[in-house]
Amino acid sequence: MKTKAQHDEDTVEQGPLGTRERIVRTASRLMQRQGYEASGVKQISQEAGATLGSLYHFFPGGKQQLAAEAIRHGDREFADILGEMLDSRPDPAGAIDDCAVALAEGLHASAWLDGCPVTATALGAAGHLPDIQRAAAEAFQRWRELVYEKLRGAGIAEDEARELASTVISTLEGAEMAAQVARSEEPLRAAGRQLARLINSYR
Amino acid sequence: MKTKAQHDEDTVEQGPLGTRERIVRTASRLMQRQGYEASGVKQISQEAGATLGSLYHFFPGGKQQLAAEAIRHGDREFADILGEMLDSRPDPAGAIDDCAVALAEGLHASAWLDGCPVTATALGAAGHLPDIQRAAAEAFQRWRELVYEKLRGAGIAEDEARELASTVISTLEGAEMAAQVARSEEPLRAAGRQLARLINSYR
DNA sequence: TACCGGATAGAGCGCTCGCTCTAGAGCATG
DNA sequence: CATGCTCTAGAGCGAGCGCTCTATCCGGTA
Repeated sequence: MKTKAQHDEDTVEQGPLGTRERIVRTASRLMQRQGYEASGVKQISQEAGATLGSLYHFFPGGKQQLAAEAIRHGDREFADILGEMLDSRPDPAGAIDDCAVALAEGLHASAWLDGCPVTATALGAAGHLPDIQRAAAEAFQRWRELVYEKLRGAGIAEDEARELASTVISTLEGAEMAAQVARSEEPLRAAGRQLARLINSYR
Repeated sequence: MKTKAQHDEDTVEQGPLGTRERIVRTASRLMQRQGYEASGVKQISQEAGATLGSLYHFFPGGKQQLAAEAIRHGDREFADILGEMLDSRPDPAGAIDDCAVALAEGLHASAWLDGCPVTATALGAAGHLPDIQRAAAEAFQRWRELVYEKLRGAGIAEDEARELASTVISTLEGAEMAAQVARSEEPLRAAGRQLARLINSYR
């Protein structure tokens, strides 16, 4: 039998994280790539270096609870990146374009596997798993608000900024999906340039 | 035992369509709502009023082949609608806005269940089922070309029209997903207005 | 030392999955 | 009627699903 410390040393990938965190991250990554239905709890626990017992200890709500937490993890992850990119330049148009390029390069680097962590999980479950849908809706809302604040800070009026921020997020999501399916950076790069043009038309 | 004719009379829903066509349409609708993995071949055959034997007779390639044909069906379906809407008005900006509003109303009318028929099927399978991914990529490409021709007809230059058409499709896809998750027409309506503004900025 | 609760471990439950296989129905030919 | 072909019919296969359950390990406390 392994001690806890020995066990942690064996799971090379994710460092000194706790079991619960490893499970959430693994679930998020797997569902991002395969969707909700195709990601089994046994696969998740194995790749996380945990066991089924641990998984159900930390997530008594089962796969559904785990998926909701995985979405919230992806939400925070992308919100951090988006926030950083928006802060790195003063003009919102350039920042959004940078963001699209970064998404394109990241997607390409993952061999077109890692699309939006929320989309793939949420789409298959949107109709009949309310917890998961709610978590996804909250993620989109948070991202919209980040863009909204940036646009407001650049002097765009409330109503226009709200609608524009919503469209920026929708376009990035759609373009990421298009890029993934087409296995090409071009849809995302085009979207970035067009969004920049659209934003600049308000100034 | 039922004769073929008697059997066709019993399947109320889809009229006098052949078995193969009923299976494709049912598969397309189910995968649109539930995704690829969550739609079982038994469920598809039952709801289509067919049997497993019939399904595997017409689709010896199994679920994968069926999914690819379902995507192509959804492709044609949406391409027809898109083509009609683009033809119904001279100005591309207004036509795209109309299209977004129509998508929003259709999505709402289906109780937020019927999103893009291609997206849900393709996303879960994009990584490891090449046939399905290819069919989805071809669908997006066809839709882009429809928009491209409309923009070209309105006098927009080649390079600009290509990038703009790509962004229009990406934005509509992303906004439809956002609307579905948020259970609100607003993301699609906002996207329609912003796309119209973007298109008009080229004239 | 003995004990306790958090965490780990995995065998096994009932069920459904995609798919195969054999049998037969219906219909156009001679 | 006999033959051959397309299509229908559904029982059943092995595998995997989400989840439950009992047994055990471990560090901290008394």
